[in-house]
Amino acid sequence: MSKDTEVSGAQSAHRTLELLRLIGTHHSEGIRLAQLVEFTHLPRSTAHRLVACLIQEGFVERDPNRPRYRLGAEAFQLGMATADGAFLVERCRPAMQRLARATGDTVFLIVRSGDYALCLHREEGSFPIKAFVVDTGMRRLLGLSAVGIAIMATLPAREIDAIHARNAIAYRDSRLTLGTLRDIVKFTQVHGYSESTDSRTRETSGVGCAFAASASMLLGISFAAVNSRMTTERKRELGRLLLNEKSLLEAEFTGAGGRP
Amino acid sequence: MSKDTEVSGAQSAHRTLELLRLIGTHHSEGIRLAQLVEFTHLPRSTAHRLVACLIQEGFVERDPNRPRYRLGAEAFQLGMATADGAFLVERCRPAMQRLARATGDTVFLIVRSGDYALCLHREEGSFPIKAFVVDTGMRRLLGLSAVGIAIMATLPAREIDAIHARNAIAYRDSRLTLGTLRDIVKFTQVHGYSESTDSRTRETSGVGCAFAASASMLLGISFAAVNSRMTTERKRELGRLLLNEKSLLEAEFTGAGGRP
DNA sequence: ATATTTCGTCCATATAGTGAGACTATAAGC
DNA sequence: GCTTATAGTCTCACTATATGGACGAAATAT
Repeated sequence: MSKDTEVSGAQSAHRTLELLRLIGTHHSEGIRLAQLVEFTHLPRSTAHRLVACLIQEGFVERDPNRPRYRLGAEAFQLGMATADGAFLVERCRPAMQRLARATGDTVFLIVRSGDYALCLHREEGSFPIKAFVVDTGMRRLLGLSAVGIAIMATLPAREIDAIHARNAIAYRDSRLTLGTLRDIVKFTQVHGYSESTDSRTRETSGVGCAFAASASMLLGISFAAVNSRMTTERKRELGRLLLNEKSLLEAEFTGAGGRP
Repeated sequence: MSKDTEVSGAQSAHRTLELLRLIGTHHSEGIRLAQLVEFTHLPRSTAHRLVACLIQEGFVERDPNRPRYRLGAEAFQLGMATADGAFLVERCRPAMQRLARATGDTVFLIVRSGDYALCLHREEGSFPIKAFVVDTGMRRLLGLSAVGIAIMATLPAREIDAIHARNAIAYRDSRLTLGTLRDIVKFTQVHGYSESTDSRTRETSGVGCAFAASASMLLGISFAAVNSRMTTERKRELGRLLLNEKSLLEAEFTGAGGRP
């Protein structure tokens, strides 16, 4: 239930994994030893020793030219092994099926991947007009879909700004100014769920929410349907259903992992 | 140059990562504590403690019903960060460009992903008739392409059989019997490179090779071209070029990772 | 259901990891 | 090119961590 309850007798394992995660979250730019020390509060010599081990094991590599660390081949292999996210789908499917059955609409499972939202799974509803807004395996820029907004709403303000800046062109094409983005993010933070209409696929609307499934993973679930099914009233109802399942999933992810 | 030179003062980091890698290579079926002990030769209690830490950190999870371990959310996140394999492409591109320039044909960078070969990058040759047999991001079953064969040729015989068995239907559709597969694998093991013709895209042929880029990663590079450019003579020449670059890459991957 | 294997947990003790600091080598800034 | 700031290396007293045997609790097998 708490964050800093370490498994006793595994200090260096804990530290090693902490470093690995940290290097992972800075993979694209690379991270320096000084920053690792700053974030982990480890003594420099210890951080360096552990990073040396991570390198030797192939999980991390050093930029050939400059002292920057990033993930290596073994980390990539872990990704290959889990690439389809089947273990996530497995856990979330019951909730998704409940939602799809209760509403008749299509339900999506989304994971944050950098500046993008990646669709891991789609659970069809029974309503004959299906809104297959995204397909399993597709990526969409954060903020351009209901879940994309919900995911952003969990991030600190300066990160939202950074994402908007990095993808300025794409947002301009979608006519999404930083101001508007901040507004819809605000709405999401207040209500707990996000709404979007016509953000990409015409004639469809979405309702989504997001939550932290682990220290560095943001998951989202959302509904999509044709506009005619998405009255203000109904969107509120769908939001309520999402929030309910979200809290169940949140508990399962943070609580579980382990012990019988 | 040696395999068991540990970074001094990082025994448990080393062990933790060894366990993580091992759990990763058995992600789909899940792995038991006893097997972890068997492979790592760690004392049971130590292995158990380290796995508990991996679980607590979210890199590993325990099957809710049975005592089997598999990768968890944090491992998945490492994969997200490295998903495009840009760091691999970056390293291999010089070699790929040399090959493409020298021959005019298209060169592919492939990584093994379970029973599949995943294309990470494609370097175009100058010859006007391009053979874009696969696209970046596409997966093809091992054994059904030149690199796919080359990758299999690096695996132990029983694993080849297992892959053939697991994908019996697909191989039947491609009219590839276990006997034929063994033969072309044998050819590859003898010559160091593999050849394939018409295995999927009509009128094209390929020449490929594969090597271990880290403890658990197999990389492949290959040529593809229209049959008219692929005489027996020329395939031999392309194979020779591949083997040359392969040894350079092998050295870079196993040697590097670190120290200035 | 019962037997048998494996898992998860607990210790006292031997062992391996830690961290401070001093120093050199290597990048980054000017 | 020179200067300053990091990164990388070493050593050693101190201490956190690994060990392995034993036991109850689960999980499989019979």
